[in-house]
Amino acid sequence: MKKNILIVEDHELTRFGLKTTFEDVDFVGVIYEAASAEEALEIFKNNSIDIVIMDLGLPNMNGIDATQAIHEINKETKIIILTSHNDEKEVLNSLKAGANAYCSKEINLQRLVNVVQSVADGAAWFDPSIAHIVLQATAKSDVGEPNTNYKDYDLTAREAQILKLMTEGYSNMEIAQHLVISVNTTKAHVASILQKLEVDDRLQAALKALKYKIV
Amino acid sequence: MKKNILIVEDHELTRFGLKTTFEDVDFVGVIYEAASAEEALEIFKNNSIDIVIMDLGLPNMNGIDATQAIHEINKETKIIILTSHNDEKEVLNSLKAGANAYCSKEINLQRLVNVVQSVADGAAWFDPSIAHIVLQATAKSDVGEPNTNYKDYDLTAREAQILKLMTEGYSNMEIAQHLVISVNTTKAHVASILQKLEVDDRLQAALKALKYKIV
DNA sequence: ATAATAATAAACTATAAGATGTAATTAAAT
DNA sequence: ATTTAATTACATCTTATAGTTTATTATTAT
Repeated sequence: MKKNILIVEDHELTRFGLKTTFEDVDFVGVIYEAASAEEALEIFKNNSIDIVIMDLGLPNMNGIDATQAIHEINKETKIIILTSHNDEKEVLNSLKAGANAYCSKEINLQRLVNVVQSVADGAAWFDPSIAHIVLQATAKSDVGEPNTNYKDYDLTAREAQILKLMTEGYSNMEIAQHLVISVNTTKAHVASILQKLEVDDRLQAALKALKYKIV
Repeated sequence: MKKNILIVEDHELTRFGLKTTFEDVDFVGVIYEAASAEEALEIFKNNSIDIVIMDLGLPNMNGIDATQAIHEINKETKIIILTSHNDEKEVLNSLKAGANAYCSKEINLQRLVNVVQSVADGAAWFDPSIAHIVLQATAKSDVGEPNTNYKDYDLTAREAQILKLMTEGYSNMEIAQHLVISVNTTKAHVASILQKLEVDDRLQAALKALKYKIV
């Protein structure tokens, strides 16, 4: 199964280097070249392309927008960012846009070929210069902790409902109107919530609710 | 610069296969072997190890805990998870624990060698079977929006400081004590904060501060 | 110098919040 | 069928907590 590659890179020299590198690789089929994002989209729409190697610093439409556009057309296409930019924002925005790998231009060519091949198979790869950004971002991702860590404070349905509204910043009056009950009732519920959550006031209740993903 | 590798794997067969694979690789120095997490930690503490290849399904202490323990001892050590588990929780918890790469045991040996080498250089690599988990997690990561999207409400340093304390659920009295100023002063600052954030009360202020990552 | 901004504070007000007790309604248990 | 417990609901009360306003001093910029 040969893979067709689209190289998006405005500098002819680099483009030529890339093309030459991949020409001799056995898993590579047709190699397309684009010097701008616009050209890349045109080529992408009219050909069957498996892998895109994308520079970020392009004239007019930038590489991140191009990545997003391509990703929206075909989510199966693997997009490899190849750039010298390496700040956190660029990296994460690329990934948000749909990139599967992020390479520095300093990369060794043989390694680049390996990366392209494994990314074509579905892997994700991140350059040493930015790997920490990705690792930190995933480490921060909130899986496993939603609620499970702490007790769920057996609130009644109504209490949970009111707590939810509290986390949205509503006053007792507003909550009462929302639920079409008296303010007094709302207050009673709130009092009960405060007790159950073992906090002093509604602010702390709301914060705790958000922190532990109650509601 | 040769790299020393520690293989942590309870099945002798797999361990032997790994060892044999890496024995002939030129960037590899000494290869250590452990059949359990406990043994691995023992070896790790007493030797200079650059790369750990870690199985997740170990007896007693599991691979994730072992990863965490090793990472805490030396954050420079690169840890490659090699496993057949591939559910989201395992993957993300591994990365939280400090892993740098995640491989399936179905991986082609030559590719594994490439992965180990590039991870040794600082790269991050994720197997096709779980790459989407990592990519989604990073895509969700909230970078780019912290503050930048919205105005930063030019709070003064003091105001920001007080807002921070508000987001931790402190009352005006408590804030005053913390900062060793009068409650009245605190109130004045709070009033100013409410105005600048265009909200009605401290609850809303705290919520907004958290949402937009002010403070 | 002068103006503007920030930090501090006191006095004032009020209302919104929270505490407490109780009644009506529903569900579970015997 | 009857009791018990739990949930929802409401009113009254009190106060202290929050927020407003105005003012003084200190710092910084023009």
